[in-house]
Amino acid sequence: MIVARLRRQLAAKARAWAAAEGVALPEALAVCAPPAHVKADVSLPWPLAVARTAKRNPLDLAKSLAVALSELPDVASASAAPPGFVNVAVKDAVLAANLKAVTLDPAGCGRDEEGAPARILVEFVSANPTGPLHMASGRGATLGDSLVRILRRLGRKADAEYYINDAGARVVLLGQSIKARYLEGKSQAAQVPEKGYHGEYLKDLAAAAPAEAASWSDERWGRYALEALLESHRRDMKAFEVSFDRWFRESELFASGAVEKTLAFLKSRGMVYEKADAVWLGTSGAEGSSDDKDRVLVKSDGKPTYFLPDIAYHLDKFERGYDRLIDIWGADHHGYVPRMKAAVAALGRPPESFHVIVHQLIHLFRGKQAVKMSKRAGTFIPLSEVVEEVGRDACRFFFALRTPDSHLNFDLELAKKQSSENPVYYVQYVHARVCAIFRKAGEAGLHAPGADLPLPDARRLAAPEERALMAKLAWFPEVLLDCERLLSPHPLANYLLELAGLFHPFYEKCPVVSAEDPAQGRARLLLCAGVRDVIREGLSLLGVSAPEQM
RNA sequence: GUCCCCAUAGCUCAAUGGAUAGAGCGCCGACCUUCUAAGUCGGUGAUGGAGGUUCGAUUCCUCCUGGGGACACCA
Repeated sequence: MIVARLRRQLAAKARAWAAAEGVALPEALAVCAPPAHVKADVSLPWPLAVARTAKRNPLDLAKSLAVALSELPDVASASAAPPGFVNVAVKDAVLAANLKAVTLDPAGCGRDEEGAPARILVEFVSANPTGPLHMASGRGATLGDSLVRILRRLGRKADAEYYINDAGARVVLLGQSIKARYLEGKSQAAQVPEKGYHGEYLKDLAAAAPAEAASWSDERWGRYALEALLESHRRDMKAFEVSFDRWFRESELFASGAVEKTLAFLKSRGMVYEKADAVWLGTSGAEGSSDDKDRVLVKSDGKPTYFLPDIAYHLDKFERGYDRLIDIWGADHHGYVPRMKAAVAALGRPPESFHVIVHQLIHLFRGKQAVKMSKRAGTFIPLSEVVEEVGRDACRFFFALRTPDSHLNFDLELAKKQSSENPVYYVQYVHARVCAIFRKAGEAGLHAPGADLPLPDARRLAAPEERALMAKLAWFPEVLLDCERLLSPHPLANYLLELAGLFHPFYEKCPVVSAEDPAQGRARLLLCAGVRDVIREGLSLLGVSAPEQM
């Protein structure tokens, strides 16, 4: 909260200053973190931004701006630095007061928006129910679930949804595959179709089929396998602490007539034409279209492609009142992005209301040995197996640390062997240590559990280790806004790592329970409470536990 | 062939166009009579190559090299 308030103060003052100086500040005024060697809380490159057009010396402008900013109530000092930065230090008392409210007030954290808040729908995982969830789904699940939690924490209206492809030819193919496994199990001649699903998991499912399965049709077999696999997806997601507001079935779109309605709607908009007995979506020539060729909606055999129900699904999302659609896809689907964007435009919806986060795939290793993930070849490593091996906390934190764009290497042996060295423990350990301090403080009579801690004199928290911690805590809400801006939880995970890194030196040098006097101890206890609350809150947003003892 | 993503320390990865590029692990050397040594302190060490835009480029643009992925009337 403190940084947002400070930024508003700085921006307002700077604009007044710019008007007086006769220089033009840009619309967006970015605040950046100062480099390690500069003793300040925020750095402003604003004079550099205006120096050129104003034909003024940037350092002179910085000096002038620094004088103006020094007058602000929250500012302890503002000074110019070459080539034209203004470094601003916040008053210690402001940082200390922030300790009473480190975990933000969501209402106050929103940007200055007007009108009703947008309703956001985040769709993720949406894996085909033709096999168990694998690692890539775990990454998508981490990104999506954490993003939804963060958006909600910021007061946004965000929902999570899982789309189930339970219609079409794949069900029959799945049925043929499992039926072959079933017959194999009965020592009868059978062959899984070449393009079918060859994974071992179908053997287990076939063996578990009821007695009447002997007379099942291919499609009946397919539905049986699909529902069983879908149930495993639900179990995996639950074990991964990932929850969805709705599991949406593709078959609903056919049953309700939404698919046909969508096609009729596109026709009415003049976006559709027929060629060679097929029905095409004519987006390639459309203005601003993102796709370079037209795509088939209905094949010449009269059956819809997968594309048409997908469009119907996205139209349904809009019609349910969502203003902003965020889809999270694996990189293997990136080629589909221009097509879907073109479809959204064809529906007459603003292109910017639809956003796809494409996350790169995970390269799985066992030691130096690469493990190829292939759902159809049956050699992939299921998510559930990895979660069992390395734990949910380590898994989610590891995925959350990386930008969606990174191609991350995940070495199963290393993750297992060195699990105690995983960064997540580094963060959790701080939480456990703080909790230990509170237990000791209770035993020593310094602080009764649950009692309110008084706001201390800022001079009580003036040691470098204390001040660095207070300043870091003040950035927590900004980090959540970074996550929203980048649509990724990775700034939060990295922030928690940095916060943990600042706690340990404090712990070494600033005794709490055995402080010089009780007032000093209670001041540090308040700082500890801030650290505890931010870590607990931050880890919770990442779906990671915060143990009180380790 | 076309398109997307990536290339940063020995390894895994950070860094809204900003200053002396940060962490963790590893390695070398110190720290447990004091709230958890799963820790701290010190040392080590990096932007693939060539141009361009900019006051300023890890970041933006072009080309090259290397790696991953996608290019159906498949789902």
